[in-house]
Amino acid sequence: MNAPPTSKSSATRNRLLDAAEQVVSSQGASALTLEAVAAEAGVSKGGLLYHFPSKDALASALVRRVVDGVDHALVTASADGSPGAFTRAYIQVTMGEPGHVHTGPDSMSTALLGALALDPGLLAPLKSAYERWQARLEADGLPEGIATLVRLAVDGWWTSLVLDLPPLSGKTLTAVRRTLDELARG
Amino acid sequence: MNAPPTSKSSATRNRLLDAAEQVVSSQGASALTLEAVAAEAGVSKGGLLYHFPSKDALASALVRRVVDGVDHALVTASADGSPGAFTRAYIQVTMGEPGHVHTGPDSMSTALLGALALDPGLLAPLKSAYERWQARLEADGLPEGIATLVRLAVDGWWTSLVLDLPPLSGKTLTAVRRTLDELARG
DNA sequence: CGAACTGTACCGTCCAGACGGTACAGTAAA
DNA sequence: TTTACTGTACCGTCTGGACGGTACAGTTCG
Repeated sequence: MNAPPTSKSSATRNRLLDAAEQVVSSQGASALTLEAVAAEAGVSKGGLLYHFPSKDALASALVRRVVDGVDHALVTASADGSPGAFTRAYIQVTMGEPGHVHTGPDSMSTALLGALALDPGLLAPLKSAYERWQARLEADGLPEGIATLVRLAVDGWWTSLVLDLPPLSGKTLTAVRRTLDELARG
Repeated sequence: MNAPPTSKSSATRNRLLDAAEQVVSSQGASALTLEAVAAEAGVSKGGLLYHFPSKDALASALVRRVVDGVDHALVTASADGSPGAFTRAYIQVTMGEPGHVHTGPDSMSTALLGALALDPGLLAPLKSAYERWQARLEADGLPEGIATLVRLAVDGWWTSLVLDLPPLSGKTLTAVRRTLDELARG
């Protein structure tokens, strides 16, 4: 459907997507204009439109790249099939290593934010991803509701990052992280 | 700071805020224009600008009304000072009654969404509110991290509503809700 | 009482600027 | 020659906001 991803092309393409995320996270979703993205990526507006023929196409690619990335990370992190493995992977992929959690909005957050501001319909790929993830969580061998509870808490965590809410204290954060891991222990 | 709330004025003011929420929730944050809001409220654009001299003022009032509402609900719902009382109030205010939880985006969600899309700076009142809430949660007499875990899960819940992610099954939802209540039991 | 005046609550119009998108000519490299 | 752009010029539309005007309920004052 899109141009074939030759190596140079795909490099610029990714630079453009990176730039879009950068713009959203530093200036807010309403600053996501074609010109701003092109400037941030060091590409002309025409060049941007060569890769993404419309703003929607850009935002849509943003969402798709994020979902694919998380999907891939989840697959590799949950290779071991023991009870709770997928739930633990969900925690780890979103929050990072215990004792070294993310502290700023990641690309997931900002990308989704931009897409959401533009057109809620662009979140369709995310929705179907969540459908898959939720199904796997519920079949993860944990007591009913536990995996979902963990998912919601983790989602609440990155929401807090996106909204740039006051950070949790290190003590609280480690306590939360520990409890989450315990809940996800099969 | 504003005009005295004569009965008619404040009624229209609230209608305008309701309309703004309605626009965001039905057409997305990018559709939040002065004209759209005025039309939805059955008021002329000039009339809208009489109450809110700028778009920022409108969005800011939106956020403030939401925060005040939640704040008030939290105070009344956590009157009893037993351990976990505030945490239980947080659950109840956000998710609603057990067995009758919210299923669509509430005004909190949509209002914040609109503000966020417009200018992240407008979320300042929300941030300071979260600072207060978090402090009270941590001093709620529950084991370390539990109240925060509950908060994050609840936040994740309404995030899921805002993004319109696939709904959880009734079974899962009640299990989650039950576990939350258990965690918040002093 | 009633005329004069005041403040509130709008309405309708207009405009500069921003934005998405198009068109097209040119270029550098593989 | 094709691919992958750059750069410029431009168009139509939408939007925030400014502005002038209107209706009318109160209040003040002679």
